[in-house]
Amino acid sequence: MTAQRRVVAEVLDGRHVHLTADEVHARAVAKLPEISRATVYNTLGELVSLGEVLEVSTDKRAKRYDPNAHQPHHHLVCAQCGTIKDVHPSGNPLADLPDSERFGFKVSDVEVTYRGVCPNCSAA
Amino acid sequence: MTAQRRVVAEVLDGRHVHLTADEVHARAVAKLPEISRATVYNTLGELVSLGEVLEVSTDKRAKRYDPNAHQPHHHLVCAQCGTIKDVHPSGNPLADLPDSERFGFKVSDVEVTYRGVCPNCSAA
DNA sequence: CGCCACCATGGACAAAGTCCAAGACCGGGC
DNA sequence: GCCCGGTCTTGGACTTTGTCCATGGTGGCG
Repeated sequence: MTAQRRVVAEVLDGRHVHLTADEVHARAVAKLPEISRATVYNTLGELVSLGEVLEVSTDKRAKRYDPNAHQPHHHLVCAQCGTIKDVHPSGNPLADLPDSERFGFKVSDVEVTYRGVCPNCSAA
Repeated sequence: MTAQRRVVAEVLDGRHVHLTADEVHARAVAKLPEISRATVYNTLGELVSLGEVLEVSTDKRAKRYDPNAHQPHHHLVCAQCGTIKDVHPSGNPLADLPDSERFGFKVSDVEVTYRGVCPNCSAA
């Protein structure tokens, strides 16, 4: 656990938002100016492997990192401003996929993304 | 409707696979060698706006284009080889999102991605 | 004290996509 | 038939996002 990794962990910790790798880097630099992009990417990759952080790809521009890895949840995205909210739908989408639609896959995970327009953007 | 657009539409038409923009470009070039990348991107963008084609982002590397836009469906992705299958779960995930979890959003769409391992990869 | 393994660094590189200025093409009006 | 205006395509430069690699430093251990 080096100084650099601590900083990356601190950036994600607590603030329950969904940062891009670049944003993580920007905030890490604010705390530890000489940290490099490569290190941030390395560390994020390790956190993902450890299951401490989730990679989310709600848009195709950049990966986002979700510190809320320990509770299963899904995402609600504003189509206009890109805001992301965590949501907890009732029901289990995994159960909605009948065997006949599994094509022999071992299905292990589901990712649900709701899209819509947030109050802010629909007001504007 | 120019020659270039016809070619892009032809590439997507019929073959029910999920091509990346680059693959679309490669196949378009085979039919019309002087077509440029910019044109393919433009045309794909228009097809998406028209609702003729869907953008799918199952991995974060590249957008994929799904010609099966007129029938709602979701995707089953192999975590190892990236194969994509269309699936049709029972149930409606939109209905599973209670008002209390909508944060005032106008929710209009849901995208469900199942992840797993395909028979081929799990055999290997 | 010296060595070794690991890690961070920065810069180059790669992939995917966007933007822009210039030219081709097409249809309409004269 | 010819010019005009607009629209589309083109090619290339540029940006963004991410990965790779060689180098150098640091800490622990014998």
